[in-house]
Amino acid sequence: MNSITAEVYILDVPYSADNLYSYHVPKELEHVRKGSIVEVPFGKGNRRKTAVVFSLTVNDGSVPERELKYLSSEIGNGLILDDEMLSLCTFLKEHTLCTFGEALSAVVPSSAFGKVSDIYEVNQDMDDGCGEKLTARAEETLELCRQLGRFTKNEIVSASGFDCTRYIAELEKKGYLLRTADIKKAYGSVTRIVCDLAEEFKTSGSANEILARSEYLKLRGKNKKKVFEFLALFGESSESDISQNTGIPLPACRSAVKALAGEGLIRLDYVDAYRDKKSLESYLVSGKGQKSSFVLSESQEKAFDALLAMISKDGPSAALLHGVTGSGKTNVIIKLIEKTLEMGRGVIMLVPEIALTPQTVMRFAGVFGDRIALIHSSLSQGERVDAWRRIRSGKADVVIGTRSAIFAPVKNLGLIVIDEEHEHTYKSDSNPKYLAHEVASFRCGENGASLILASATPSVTSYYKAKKGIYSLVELKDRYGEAKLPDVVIADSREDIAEGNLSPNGNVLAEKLREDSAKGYQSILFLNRRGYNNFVSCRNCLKNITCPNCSVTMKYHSRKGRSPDAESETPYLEKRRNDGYLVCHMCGYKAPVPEVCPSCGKPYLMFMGYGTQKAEDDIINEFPELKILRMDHDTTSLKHSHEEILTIFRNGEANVLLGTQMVTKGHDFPRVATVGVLNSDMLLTADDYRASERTFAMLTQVVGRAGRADVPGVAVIQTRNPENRVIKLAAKQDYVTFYNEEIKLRKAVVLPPFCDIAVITLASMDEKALSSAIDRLYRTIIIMSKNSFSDVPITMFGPFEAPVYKAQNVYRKRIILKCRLNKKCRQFMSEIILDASKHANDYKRENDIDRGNRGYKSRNMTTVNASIDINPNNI
DNA sequence: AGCACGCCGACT
DNA sequence: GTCGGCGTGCTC
Repeated sequence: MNSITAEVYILDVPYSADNLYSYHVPKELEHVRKGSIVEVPFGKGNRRKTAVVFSLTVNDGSVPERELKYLSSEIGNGLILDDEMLSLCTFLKEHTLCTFGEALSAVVPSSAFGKVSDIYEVNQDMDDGCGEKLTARAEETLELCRQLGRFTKNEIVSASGFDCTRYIAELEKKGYLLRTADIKKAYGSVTRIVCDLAEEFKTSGSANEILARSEYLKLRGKNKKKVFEFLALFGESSESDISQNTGIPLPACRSAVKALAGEGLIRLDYVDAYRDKKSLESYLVSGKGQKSSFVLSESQEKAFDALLAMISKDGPSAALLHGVTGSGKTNVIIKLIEKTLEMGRGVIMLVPEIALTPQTVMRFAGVFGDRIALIHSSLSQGERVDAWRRIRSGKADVVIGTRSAIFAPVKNLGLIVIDEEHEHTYKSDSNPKYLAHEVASFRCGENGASLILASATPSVTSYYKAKKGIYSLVELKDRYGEAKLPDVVIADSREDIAEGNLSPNGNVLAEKLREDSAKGYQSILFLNRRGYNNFVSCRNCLKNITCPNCSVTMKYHSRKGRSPDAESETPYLEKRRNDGYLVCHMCGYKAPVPEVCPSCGKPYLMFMGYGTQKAEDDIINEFPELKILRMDHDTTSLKHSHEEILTIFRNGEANVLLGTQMVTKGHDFPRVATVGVLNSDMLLTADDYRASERTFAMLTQVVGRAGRADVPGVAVIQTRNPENRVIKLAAKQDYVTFYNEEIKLRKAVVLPPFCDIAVITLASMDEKALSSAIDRLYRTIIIMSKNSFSDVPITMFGPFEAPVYKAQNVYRKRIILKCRLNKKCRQFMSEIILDASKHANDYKRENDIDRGNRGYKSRNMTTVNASIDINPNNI
């Protein structure tokens, strides 16, 4: 008799167990196919697991049958993964060293099919007396089970406070507990609650004054007091932020917040967590007025012809479209997409961030209408599945989206465009840690499609590939229409300092701001750092105040509506204490400014470095007549969206738009004359080898913001290094010279594109366990590279502490490998990561001392976690 | 990673 | 007897 065997990948297993497993296909499941989602029993306890059928084989009896378990059921809601999805998962697993399940979570929206897990229930038939007798602990566990009703293993473990797993097993065996299947469903939209003190308190002065009022003193309930206190100290906050900082669990926090609101002491705002999302419909409406037909300029026409020739050929191909800022790359791309659609093929167009490029999306919406599907991180699970289904069914054949849209199941894929291809957002930094370009190449190969990378400042790696002939290079050298490159002034901020001008905007820029407002123009200021002061330093012991959970300095943030630098009778430190507080940008920990230095006890605290809040404060103090809009993480994360702020600015309701990265993205403001970079030195000091590349791209982009329409534009770059090559070349927008110099450097010291870089990180809450584990790993890598991988050339660096050694109380050390990626090398990396996770906790065995009263869960404290990132964003 | 299983010492 | 800590090895 013939029988069928299914080879499956099981979701939710660790990398070390992520293999193909074989199961018998029972008669009633003979309809399962390659790509079906199934439930399987797994492990000694036959836990329910979700799995994907990767292949099916028919045994004709010639091979002796193995003892196999049987598939339990099919659970995919009819979903069957097609061959391309499966091969994409395999590709990701091999190239980024993630599990098949992690890969699948990127390729298919997680809520497209249900996932099973075990859930326990008390067996009602086992009423008192009839079962076997139980020990005290087992009785206690059973009692807990009765209280919980239906629960997962995790729920009861965290509710019990002791290791109840062994009793759960016992209770199940004796029949007191039943184990059933639970199929998780997708969840819908989310609203967040933003809290703030009621108006009457906000006018009543400093935090101390508020906390001296009777309303607070009379408050009953510990949590309510804590929440009120937190809001008095730190101002407007989201519920989760309050919960995290006060240590009150979220549900308890929620009821405290509700109670306070009921008493009228605080005010609540219900905010859509995805408010940065504009629906496709609204883009379609606002895109209606857009011209769908336009004429290409002569140089655009040339680029178009070259690219059209490429996409018209059979088989995969790739090109780099290098066009200076304002050259109208988008026009060329739109025409190419039209041509691709005419050929009956689908298109994926990647953009760095939808919320920041609404105008680009609007143009596409105007031309392609409802053939478009939008994919980005602010979609709810439901919307994501809807978009995914529309694409899969062929109803949408132009996909516009951020990184994850590269997996869109477009039918008959013919063209992939990656716009602003140098942007770092195209590399994922959580599993699967893929680079969109690589996935794009793979998909183009599979589908015989074309890839176009577009940028004014290509990444050095991409340009190198173009030079090498791996991509064809297409250039657009002229600015479109009448637009001219703006004049660029490099302002030496040392001169301002010499004159005693210590404000973030120097004399040159101050003059420009005045001019612009006088002429009715607008200005944009870019400063790549948020907060007020970057760190707080003690003049006596020279130490900086750092976060208790992370090894980074605490940033000083001003409170809403306060001006720490305004003239005042109040002494410096006291004014700072009243007007602001400290925040850790790593973990979100907040604290009031201490009265004295925490390490030496002297009251000589100095507030150093500046961010967008201080720049705003300084400009307000210097130019009270100007209306300033600040756009950074702090102004956009609570209640306001990027879109709101941009609209206000576009409507001319402010003179100056000041902010971080987000002000530099591709929006056109016709009235903007001056664009200023407040401190470009900050960009240069990044410790990554791509610092120059990023600075060049950043500055070029900012400069390109100026002088787009009929307003004469000027860009001012403030720096203490006016002679710096990168700054000078960016001012001239001379990419090619920049590239030529940079590639020489890269070659000389062997950096990408002349090698690949793998970063292996070990993390643990226990510093000693971490050190021991990383030293062991270091020795293992040496041994492996001498023996089974002697043919894989690598250079090892480290072990080092990670750039931020401690983050949220977890210490991290890393080893960096320079290598050349190929199959054997990836296999080596895989062995390394397997070995690292297998032996990561050997320290406990070697060093079996100090086993004091660490108590239950001590395991989690010493456990070491291993991960790998190939060619990561930050080194 | 879970998980089962089994050993050991402590407590009573 | 019980209880809980800890090591070991496996997952079709």
